[in-house]
Amino acid sequence: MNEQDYLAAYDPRDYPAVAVTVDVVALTIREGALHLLLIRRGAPPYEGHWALPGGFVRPDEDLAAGARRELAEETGLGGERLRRVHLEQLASYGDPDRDPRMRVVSVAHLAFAPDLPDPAAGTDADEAVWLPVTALTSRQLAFDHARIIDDGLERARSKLEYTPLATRFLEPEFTITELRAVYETVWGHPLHAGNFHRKVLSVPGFVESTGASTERGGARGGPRARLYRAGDARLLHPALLRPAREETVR
Amino acid sequence: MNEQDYLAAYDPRDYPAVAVTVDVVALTIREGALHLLLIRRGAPPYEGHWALPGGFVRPDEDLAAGARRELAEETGLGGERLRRVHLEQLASYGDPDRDPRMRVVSVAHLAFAPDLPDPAAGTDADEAVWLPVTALTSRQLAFDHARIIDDGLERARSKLEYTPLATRFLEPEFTITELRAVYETVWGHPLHAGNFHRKVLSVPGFVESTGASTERGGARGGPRARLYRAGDARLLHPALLRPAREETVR
DNA sequence: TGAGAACAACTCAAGGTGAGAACAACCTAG
DNA sequence: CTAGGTTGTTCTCACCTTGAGTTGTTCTCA
Repeated sequence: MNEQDYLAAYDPRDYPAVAVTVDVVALTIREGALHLLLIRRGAPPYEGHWALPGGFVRPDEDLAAGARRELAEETGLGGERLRRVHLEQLASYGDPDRDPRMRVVSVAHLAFAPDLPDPAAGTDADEAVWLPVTALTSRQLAFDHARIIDDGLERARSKLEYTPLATRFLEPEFTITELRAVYETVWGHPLHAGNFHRKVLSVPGFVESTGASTERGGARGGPRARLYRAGDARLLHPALLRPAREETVR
Repeated sequence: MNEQDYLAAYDPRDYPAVAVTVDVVALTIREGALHLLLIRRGAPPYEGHWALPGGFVRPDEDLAAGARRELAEETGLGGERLRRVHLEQLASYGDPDRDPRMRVVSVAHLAFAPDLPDPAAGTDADEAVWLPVTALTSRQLAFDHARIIDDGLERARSKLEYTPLATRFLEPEFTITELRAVYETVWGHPLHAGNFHRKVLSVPGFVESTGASTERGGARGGPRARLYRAGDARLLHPALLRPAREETVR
């Protein structure tokens, strides 16, 4: 039987129910470490575990809108600041037993945000917090969220290579050093400052100069850094490749 | 309200129904052109239009299994040949009005197959055929399938850059020239034969020599080509970048 | 048997990258 | 106020990869 036959004979009331949710892997950088927005579950299953923010898709919204709404609800964010958050679809997860209660297909999304105020606990009874990704073991996470987070992190690392999305972790104006710190944090190892500088300025459309400089030098000295804003490129050509991982044969 | 509240209060019978389907963008190369597996719809909506093979996810199967089942049903393929087809998740499509009948969230998949026999029209009443991708206008396609196909093609082009998946369009043993033809077909422009040869052999784990050669030279002459099989790399380092696209500013 | 085609190897110039050094602007400690 | 350390930015240089073209050999077809 194929789609059209199914649909022709379909009655929602007697078909096995499938729920569709959107979950969000929201990343930000705080104090030099990559953080992740998580919610502590207050009810079974997985009571007391951490879970990704998410919920049902509503009848009138598309998947991206649902994800943005969930993000807004959990961060208390709105308006211009919410609009500056990068949001993209990550992947869908639909193992039959990923949720013990019923069949749930989750469409996971990935978000990059600049450093945000702590989630307002006002709207929701949830405890929503930004946690360093290194502080998590998969045992503390609900459902298959550990796997979703792993996929999100790998996607984030890879996106920094060939898109200018690293700028989405920063304020609209930033220095090259701040941009380098984003790469170092997400990739997890230091980069050569001089080469990074040369590369960023040589890729067309990655950043554009504002003409201005920072008010002060660095906290421990050094000259004032020039300020840049994101350019109009959507893809980096040539890409900024991360150093070759160790050659593990699988 | 969040996920756990929703689920706690959830009764499948009174929640607005959402259907989850899997669709497959299956690509192969025939006669030097990229072909796509499509089904002609025999009933409204979009009667007479072309649609991707797909259907409902069954209660006991995960998303990838559903996609593979749909592919098997439409191609009449099974066993070893089916196992050699590369299948990966592409993206999910869930605009509220993408299907006029009801809310349908489709989890699209992408498949790379070697040249296969024509779909057996036996199992199904459908007319399932391989069509050249260039022969299609979006007007002839049902639902949002034109967009799904576009996304699939772009994903395929990009996957050839940094994975060895081009080999999945070929038989287990192939020549470098056949491999180059895959790249030229998917990317849509000719490559420098000498440089391609050098590059493929220099990337570790891309191909490995079988020691054998073809029985005959090319159809119009030339020496016998050496035969290779896919290596064990899952990622190409360094990648095989496609020539820079024209620098269009968006 | 000769012409044309295709595989495989080579050469060479141009450009990108990794590593290190130079230098000036700036902060803090004393 | 100054010395010493820190940081942003620019250079240099060796190395590697790439694009483009050439050469030599093997093969099919007419």
